[in-house]
Amino acid sequence: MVRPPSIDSNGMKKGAWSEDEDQKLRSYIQRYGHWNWRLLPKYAGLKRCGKSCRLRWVNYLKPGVKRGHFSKEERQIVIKLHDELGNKWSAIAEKLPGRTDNEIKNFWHTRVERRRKPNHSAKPINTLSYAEKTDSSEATSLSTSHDLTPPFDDASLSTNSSQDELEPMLWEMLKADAAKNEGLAAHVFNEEVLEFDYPELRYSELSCSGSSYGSGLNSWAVEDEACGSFWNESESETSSYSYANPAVEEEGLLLGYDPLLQYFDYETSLFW
DNA sequence: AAGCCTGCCAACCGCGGAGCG
DNA sequence: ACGCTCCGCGGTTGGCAGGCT
Repeated sequence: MVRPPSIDSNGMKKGAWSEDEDQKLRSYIQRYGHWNWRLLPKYAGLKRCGKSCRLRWVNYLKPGVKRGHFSKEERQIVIKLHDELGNKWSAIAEKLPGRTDNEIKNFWHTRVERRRKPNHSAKPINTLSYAEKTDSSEATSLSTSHDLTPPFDDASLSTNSSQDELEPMLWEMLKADAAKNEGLAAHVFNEEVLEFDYPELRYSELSCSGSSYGSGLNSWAVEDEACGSFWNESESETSSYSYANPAVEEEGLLLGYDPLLQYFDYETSLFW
C-alpha cells in the first residue's frame, strides 16, 4: 500500500516512512513547531525533503487527524460541499474536523466519483445476506447465483428523462423481467440484499425521486411514495415488500428489482 | 495454488499564489 | 515592478491487500 523507500538524486529519502522517522518528526514538531518546512528535516535529523515532512505531518502524524471510515454525516457533508465548492479539498476539509484534504480527495475519487461514473461496470461489489441486514425471522440466506437480466439499457434511460416518461418504461421493464424469471426475483428480493453498482438503475432512480420500485411475490410492482398510490399487475398476493423493513429504511430506501439491490441515500443521491 | 484484477490510500509531483527583498 | 523562495493545493501514481478466476 505504501511506496518502498528509495533515495533520490539529492540523497533525499522517498517512499514509505519508518516508525523511527515518524518519531523524529513528531517529537521535533511537538517541541519546536514547523517554522520552516524546508529547513525542518535538517534540524530534525531526517533525510527527507520539507515537502515530504509537511505531508507526513499534515496527513498522518498531526494530532487529531481522523482516519478510516467516513460516517454517513461526513459523506453527506463531503458531497454537499463538493457540489457547492467543486474540487476545493482543503476548503471541504475545513468543515470536517480531523479529516485532511488528501483523505477527502481519496474518499471522493474512490467511493463517490466511481459511483457516479455513467459507464462504470455494473457488477456486484459486496454481498450481505438479508439476515445480516435485518432482524426478520423470515430472512434466510440464499444463493446469489441468479441469472437475471438487467432490465435497463443506456439508450432507453437517461438522467434527464422525466418521471412521467420513466415510470411507464420502468414498469414495462420490471414486468418483462419478472415474467422471464418467474417467482425467482421475488424470493431474492425477500431474502437477499446485495450491494451493487449498477448505473442504469441508479440514474433511473435519481430521475424518479419520490418513487420506489420493487418486486412482490410472483409479480412486479411500482410504488409511489409521494402520493401513496400503488400499481400492481398481478392478481396474486403482493403484500410482502421487504424494503419496508425499518432496519433497512434507516439507511435510506432499499431499492430492488432483482438480486441487484442496495441502499439508495436520498440525501446524497447515491447508493451505498 | 497461482495469476490477474480492482479498490484503496499513502506519497509524490507540478503548479500557482503569497510574501519578501 | 520584478524575481526569488516557500508553502499549500490538487492531480496523479505506485503498490499492497484482498477478491476473483
